[in-house]
Amino acid sequence: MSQNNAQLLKGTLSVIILKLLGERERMYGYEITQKVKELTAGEMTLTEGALYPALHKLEADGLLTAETQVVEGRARKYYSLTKNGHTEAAGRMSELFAFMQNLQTVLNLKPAL
Amino acid sequence: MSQNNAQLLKGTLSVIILKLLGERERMYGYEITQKVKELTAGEMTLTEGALYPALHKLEADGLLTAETQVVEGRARKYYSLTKNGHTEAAGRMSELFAFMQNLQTVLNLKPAL
DNA sequence: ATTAATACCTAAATTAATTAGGTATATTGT
DNA sequence: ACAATATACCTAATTAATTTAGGTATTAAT
Repeated sequence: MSQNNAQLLKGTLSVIILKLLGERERMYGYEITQKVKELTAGEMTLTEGALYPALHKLEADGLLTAETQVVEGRARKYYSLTKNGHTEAAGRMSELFAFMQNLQTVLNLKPAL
Repeated sequence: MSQNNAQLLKGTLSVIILKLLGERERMYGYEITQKVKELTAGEMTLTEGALYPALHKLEADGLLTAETQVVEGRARKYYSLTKNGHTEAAGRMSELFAFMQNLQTVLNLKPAL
C-alpha cells in the first residue's frame, strides 16, 4: 500500500474500509482509494488488487451491500454497511485500538499500563 | 499472535524484535515471547512458529548475530543487533510511527494534519 | 491521436503467519 | 517414582492477505 510500510498495513485494510463506510452513507471503491490518499497526503495508497477482493469478501460476509450506478457514463459500485457491518465495524475498531495500545507499550512509545 | 487481533500484527513482528533488542544487550527467543506477554499483560502473544523464522531471517539479513550458551542445562540462543541492525531498527521504527500516524488520521482517531 | 484519469475486475505468485507437530532438559506436584 | 508444566529450541504444510501484473471500458485533457 504505502511505498515502504507496505506490510505494516496487513490486516488493517478491512478495518479502514469498515470505518470509512461507517462515517458515510456509501462509497465506491475508487473513491475509497482517493479518500485514503487525500487524508494521508499521498503517503498511504491502497492497491486495487487488495481493495476489490477485500470489498467482495466483506460483501460475501454480509457486512456490506452493493449497488451499481452509472455516473457520467461510468459504472460505479456503491457500498454501504449493513446492520451487521456497523456492529462489526465498531468491534474491529475496538480491537485495533487495543492492539495499537499494546504495540505502543511494547515499543516503549508510551509508559506501561 | 494475540487471540483475535491476530492479523493486525502482521508486519510488526520484526519491528518488535528489533526495538526490544535495541533497548538491551541481548535477548533469546523465549525471553522475547515472555517479555511481550509481560508488557501487555498477556494480551499479545508471539507464536514460536512466527518468532523463530523471523529471528533467522533477521540474522540472515545481517541485522542480528547469535551465540548459543548453555544456562541451567538448557541451550539458549542469544541475539544481538549488529551495527546495521541498529540502523535498521531506527529506520523501521520511524516507518512504523509514520504509518501509525497515517492510520490514526484515516480512522479519524486524531485530527487531520 | 495519445495519454491520463476514472472505474471496475482477476489470476498467479509471493510472503507472513498459523497450525501442528517434533526434540530435550528442569522443575513442580502428587 | 511419575506426570505435568515450564523452559528452550526447531521445522514443514497449510492458510490467507497482498503484490504484481495484467485486463476492459469510458471520459477528459493535450
